[in-house]
Amino acid sequence: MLEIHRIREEKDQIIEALKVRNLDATAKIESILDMDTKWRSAKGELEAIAAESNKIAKEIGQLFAQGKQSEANAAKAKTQELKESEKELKETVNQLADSLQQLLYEIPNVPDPLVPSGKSDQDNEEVDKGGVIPNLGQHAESHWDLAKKYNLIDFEMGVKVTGAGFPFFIGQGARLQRALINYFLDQARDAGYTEFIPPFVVNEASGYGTGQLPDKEGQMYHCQIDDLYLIPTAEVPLTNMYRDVIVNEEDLPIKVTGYTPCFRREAGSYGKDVRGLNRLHQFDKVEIVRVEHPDNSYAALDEMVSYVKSLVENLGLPYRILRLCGGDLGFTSALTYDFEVFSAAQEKWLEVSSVSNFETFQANRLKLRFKDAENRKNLAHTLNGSALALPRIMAAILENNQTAEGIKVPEVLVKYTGFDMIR
RNA sequence: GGAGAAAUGGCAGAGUGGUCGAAUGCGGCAGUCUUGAAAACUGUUGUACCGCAAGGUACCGGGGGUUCGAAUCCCUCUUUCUCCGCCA
Repeated sequence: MLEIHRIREEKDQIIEALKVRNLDATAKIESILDMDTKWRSAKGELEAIAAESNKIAKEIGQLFAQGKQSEANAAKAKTQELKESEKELKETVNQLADSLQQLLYEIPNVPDPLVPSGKSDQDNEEVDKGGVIPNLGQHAESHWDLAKKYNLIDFEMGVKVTGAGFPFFIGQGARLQRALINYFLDQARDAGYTEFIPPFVVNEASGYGTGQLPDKEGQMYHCQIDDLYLIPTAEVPLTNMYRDVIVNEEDLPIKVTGYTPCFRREAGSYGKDVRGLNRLHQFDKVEIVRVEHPDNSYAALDEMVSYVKSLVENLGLPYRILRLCGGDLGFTSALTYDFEVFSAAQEKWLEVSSVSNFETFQANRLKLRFKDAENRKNLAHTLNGSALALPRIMAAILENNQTAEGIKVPEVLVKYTGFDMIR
């Protein structure tokens, strides 16, 4: 959520910057400012009336104390009218505040100047790439065929027990998955991130805090009886730890990591993109989250990008790094880098990580602030990144590393799997 | 799940209808004293919003209500503790 002060002061720049998202926010911004003006003036009136009736109430108290009953009762009658208009005005003020809040929720984050314009993922800007795409020859098998051949993943069993998009991992498949989790967590720890195992369900306030609500209502699984949401990413619980928190400046940066399963309804996704491991309703991910000083957040973003790069390089996967264009940029993000790995049998690039700087957009909703040297409270910056999302990594490993003898396990994982070849 | 108790400022802890944004203690900050430190003493010390300012408003777990007036009374929700039941 953008800060209302900022909208007041930088209206034109914000409207201009939002055009990179192919969004003309002029009307919305205007009505926000209009609503804001009305709200402030109504609130001013309300407070004047409240001040008046507070004053009278105090006087009545004194009159009673002095035993002047009749005068006190006369004063009481005087407040009737005030009470009426106070009630009415309060209603108006609350309504204006609600509408203002609703409108503010609808404005996405202002893109960083680096964000290229563009309509879709076609227009994302490749900023880096590495690794070697293997030449598999004509007998290359897709990961879903390999998963069946080596009995690593059972998609049909998942359909039977739960539904499409909830596979079972089996034997060496399950162990490879667990190895990846442990490898990613150990790497994150070595990079200075503190490990957490957070709750896998969150309340509504947390959904609002990181911006999944109200924007992505319907993409999360919702347990209605308890009004709790299954997390779509560890970002939600990890970042919401800092909701309503004021940290000391010297405690920054805060660097945390956590492994969680992630649950996504993926309403509206059909077709070939959902084949095999490409898109699941439940998947595993290790996430890294940072709370940063505003002066430092872009350096932190770069650091996170090079950290994630080291992971895909260590796994020996061909990758490319994309700077998301305005059309593809997430609602809450100011600047996002996506990582894709090449899955050589499908001959497709698969997104495995998304690293973003949210600047104060989340912090404003979270009321996450830091206290500076002058004891002033300022909104902090939040960032997060996948490091990494597992299923597509597994897909790429299975496909790219297939040989006539079996599937080669990446060297860095061998000490975690306990085997170097899937046969 | 059942019965009971509780939730107050950074912490502890008073406050059961009026001058309470809230006693007191601890902690924090500033000063006096001291070669320095400690101790002692003095002062100061919540947050948010509106306003150029003066000032005003709101906040005693959340929401609603009664009242001229609520930390205090009523309703409701949440959380914590104690006991009982159930359970990995």
